[in-house]
Amino acid sequence: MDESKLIRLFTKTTKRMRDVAAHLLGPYDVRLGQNLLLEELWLTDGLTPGEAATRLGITGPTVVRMAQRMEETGLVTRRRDDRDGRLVRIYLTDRGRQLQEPIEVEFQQRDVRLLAGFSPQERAQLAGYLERILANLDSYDRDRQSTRDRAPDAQRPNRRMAAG
Amino acid sequence: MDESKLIRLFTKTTKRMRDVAAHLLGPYDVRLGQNLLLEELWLTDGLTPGEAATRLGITGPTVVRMAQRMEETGLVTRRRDDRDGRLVRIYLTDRGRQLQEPIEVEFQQRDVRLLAGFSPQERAQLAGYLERILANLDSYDRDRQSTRDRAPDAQRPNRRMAAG
DNA sequence: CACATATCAGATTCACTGATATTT
DNA sequence: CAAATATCAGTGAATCTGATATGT
Repeated sequence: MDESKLIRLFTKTTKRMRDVAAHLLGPYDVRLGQNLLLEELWLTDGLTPGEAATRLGITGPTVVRMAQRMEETGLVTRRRDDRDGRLVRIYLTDRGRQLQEPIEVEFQQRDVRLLAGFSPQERAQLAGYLERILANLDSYDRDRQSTRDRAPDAQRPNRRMAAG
Repeated sequence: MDESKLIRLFTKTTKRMRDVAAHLLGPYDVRLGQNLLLEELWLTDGLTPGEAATRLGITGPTVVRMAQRMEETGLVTRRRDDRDGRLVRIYLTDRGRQLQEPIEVEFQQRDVRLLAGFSPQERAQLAGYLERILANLDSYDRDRQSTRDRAPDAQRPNRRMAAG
């Protein structure tokens, strides 16, 4: 099969998954990117915006904004770090914490549905393919970066913030 | 492998692909969703907003807006249909048409890189997996729709416009 | 003073829903 | 008049880049 067609298939699958996810999250007043930040906080409460940005692969300001909106909807609170006054830490509220279970259940159910009919071997194979694509993407990125003369991004503070 | 982990892997791969695509398109002044509309027009010039919306799986107003922006950047023009005055048709400009080749080449190169090391058999297998996920998504959607009492969407005009 | 970090300001874009206008 | 279609208005959110403020 031709590469482009395969990737287009990939993209289409992706969009459909996103749409489903948006509908699952809607009733909880959680927006599409926000679930990802929530997931990071469920793993590690009290992340700084910089840390979260690095983990999510987005910029610092994007996390700041998102966290502000999520503070308004009561999902998180933000507090200055006691030891290092430059840092802010994002903490789950009770509501944010309590959402973990139902949201994970919903997603789990969705995922089971999505992969219905896949044998363990097939799952492992699919996972392997994805890992390989990801690895290819990494080498692709590296090539593109070293191609760009003087990669002006490298040590700029906002552009992919370095984690604290 | 656990379903959720697999899906998370999927999501991550997706995001990386999107980022790459955005960087490829940037130099041509084409935004991320716009390439999809362009692709449809390269196939079928003169689509109406409604037709495009159906094909892309987005709402009519979203297409209208996007087409307006693309008109400003000189990618398309829009003209009322002669026979049916309710319709508008979106046509590629010369520039929009000329972009087909370079953009397709860039994407083609990217796709080759992404799938480097995949044998024809593996590609076919991956494609098959994606088709199966897509099919699972379809049945999932159908379930969710029939679950929602009185699915208020069904015959509303904007919400997933019916193609002309 | 330099560096790190967060935040603000400003701009685009996508995408949705709910009117409204126009044509058939 | 009803149906189809496009469009407008308004909203919310994700992102980005480029300042700016503050603390170490």
